[in-house]
Amino acid sequence: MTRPLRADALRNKEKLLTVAATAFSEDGVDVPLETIAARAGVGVGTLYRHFPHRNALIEAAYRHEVERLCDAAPELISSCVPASEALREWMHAFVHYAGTKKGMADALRSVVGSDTTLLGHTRSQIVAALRVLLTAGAQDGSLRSDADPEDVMRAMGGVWNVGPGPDWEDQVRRLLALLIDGLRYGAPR
Amino acid sequence: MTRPLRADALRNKEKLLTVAATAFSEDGVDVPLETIAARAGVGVGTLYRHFPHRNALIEAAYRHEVERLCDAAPELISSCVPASEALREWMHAFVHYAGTKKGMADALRSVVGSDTTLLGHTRSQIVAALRVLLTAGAQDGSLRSDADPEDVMRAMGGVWNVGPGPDWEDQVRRLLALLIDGLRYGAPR
DNA sequence: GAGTGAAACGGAGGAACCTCCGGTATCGGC
DNA sequence: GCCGATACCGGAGGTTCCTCCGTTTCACTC
Repeated sequence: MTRPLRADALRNKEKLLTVAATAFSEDGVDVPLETIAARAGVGVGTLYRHFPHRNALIEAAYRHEVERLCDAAPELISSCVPASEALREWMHAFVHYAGTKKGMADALRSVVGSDTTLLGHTRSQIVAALRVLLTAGAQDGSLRSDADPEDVMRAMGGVWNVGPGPDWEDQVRRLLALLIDGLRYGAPR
Repeated sequence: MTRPLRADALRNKEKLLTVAATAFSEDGVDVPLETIAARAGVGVGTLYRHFPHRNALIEAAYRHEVERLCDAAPELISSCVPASEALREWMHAFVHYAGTKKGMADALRSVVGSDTTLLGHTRSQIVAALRVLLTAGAQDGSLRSDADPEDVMRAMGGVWNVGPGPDWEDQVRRLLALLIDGLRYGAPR
């Protein structure tokens, strides 16, 4: 039903992504979208067609990084025991990464919150990674077995809300601990 | 250090609040701030001085409601046992309310996330209500005693992220359940 | 009640957002 | 190689945002 993108459209989309990625890291996420469009040699209209809102663009620009983080989940399971520790480790890496790339947190928030398929790819990757971790936890008994990865993902979303204060890192750690304790509640061990 | 507001400034501020409250509920939270300023017979500059960003205005407009919710916490403790149930009840009311008054969720998100004193009043009220509930829970043994109300508040923030989908209510319930289980983890009973 | 400095006002203006639609390039079929 | 349908492009333009600073008002003193 969705024909492959036309050649010029594809060119433009990739150019936009390249430009956006460098623009975001160099100038912050507040760069006007018009600037990005201009640098990519493209009109704003084109930009907005491919990426309906700012977050869609940010999300797409950082997609690679998110994939990397999600792919790391299986390794963590083998290197950390019990699986609840792997989960903690993974969540922490994830949040930490999002915290450094400021603006990515906003984008991820909208990814997490949306039910649309628009940002579906990244979203489903995150859910998949969580599912792997939760399943491992259920198997080794360190996590309850009735948790829905989608719920966990949304709960993680609360973490983005911590502002960039001084004890940033500690707050995140405590929040994640609370969440993981919730996931341990009623687990076999 | 902060002198009492000058008489005219106070007048304008209250006029703005009145106008904003009705405007938000009648026209939605997307009403241009310029419109609100105009209706209040005031320049935009004045509006922005009193309320640096949209959320500050929304938050202030809904402050009464938040207060009402926070004040209800003590009653809940006496009518619901154990205290963990009172907590669940309170959180649910809170989230539910914010979910209906759309736009309030955004405002509350920023309240929760900010460490500034700008939105300090509402923020500290919420924290206080949570502290009461947590203390009661620690006393009757239904909640762990080492939880920080600030952390809990931030964790609640994750709940705003659920989009307005069909199973909205269920998702919220599950999320809160997860959070509360985290708070019950390691509690005496 | 006139003077004075501090604080608040207002709105013009520049920047960014996002939509809309006439114009144009692309692709598959002939 | 040409053609028509289809999808894409672009940027003008209408909105909204938010800041900046010259002007006005207030509250306090003498």
